[in-house]
Amino acid sequence: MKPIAILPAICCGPTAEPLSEPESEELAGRFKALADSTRVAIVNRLSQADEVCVCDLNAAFDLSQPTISHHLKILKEAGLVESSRRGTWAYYRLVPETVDALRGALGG
Amino acid sequence: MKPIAILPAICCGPTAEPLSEPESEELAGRFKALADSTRVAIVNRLSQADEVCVCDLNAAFDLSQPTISHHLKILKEAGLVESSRRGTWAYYRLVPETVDALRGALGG
DNA sequence: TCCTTTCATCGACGTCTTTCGATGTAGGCC
DNA sequence: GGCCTACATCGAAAGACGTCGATGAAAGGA
Repeated sequence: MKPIAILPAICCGPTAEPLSEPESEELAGRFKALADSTRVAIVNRLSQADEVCVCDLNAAFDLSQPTISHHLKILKEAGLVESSRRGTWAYYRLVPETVDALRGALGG
Repeated sequence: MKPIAILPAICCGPTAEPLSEPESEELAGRFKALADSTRVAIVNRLSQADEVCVCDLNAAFDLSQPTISHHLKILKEAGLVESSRRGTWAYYRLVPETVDALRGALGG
């Protein structure tokens, strides 16, 4: 899945276009990345700062470190999040374009 | 899950509030309803008409009738869709308030 | 160099999902 | 009543998902 893409509108109103099957799958893939309460909470945290250290996320959730890493990978593969390493630490931040595109799919 | 509710914002920008765990779960539950390409396509179809007969949905997808019924049930439980029976036929339509709320969670 | 810290990956386990055929239910028609 | 159609529900099978402990990789300090 491409990190950033203009997503077709899933709905609403008379301007909605019929979705092709690949388009439906791409949209569903993005929504699937948000279909877990931990990932929703991670996105929420990322939205409150420019970037967040993984160490802070590990401390914030009552889950193992591999589990947090797993969720971050899913968000990254969905293009909702990007990361960079500085020294020993990894920092994650939202990709606003992808979030905007998802919102647009719900009828901007 | 309530059919219609004002969902908290998952993101974006400085106005985002920290989500409680129940709020994260409710949001994730709604997104989960859209985390399947068939359900995305169903919502897309519903958005192009006031209401759609289940028989049309059965004809439109290469899936069994019980499978379509199953997806409609999931969308209904998520509050994204509502239905009514007229005679032998069942008609489904979008619940715009829920869709709007989901969009708002992505940063209205 | 060796050890520690930070994060990612691997392998495994239990659970949830998607899908189907079979069956149940309810309405309309003869 | 008897039958057909439209839709929902049930039960089962296959696959996907979330979670963890163990391990791997890379950076920094003593």
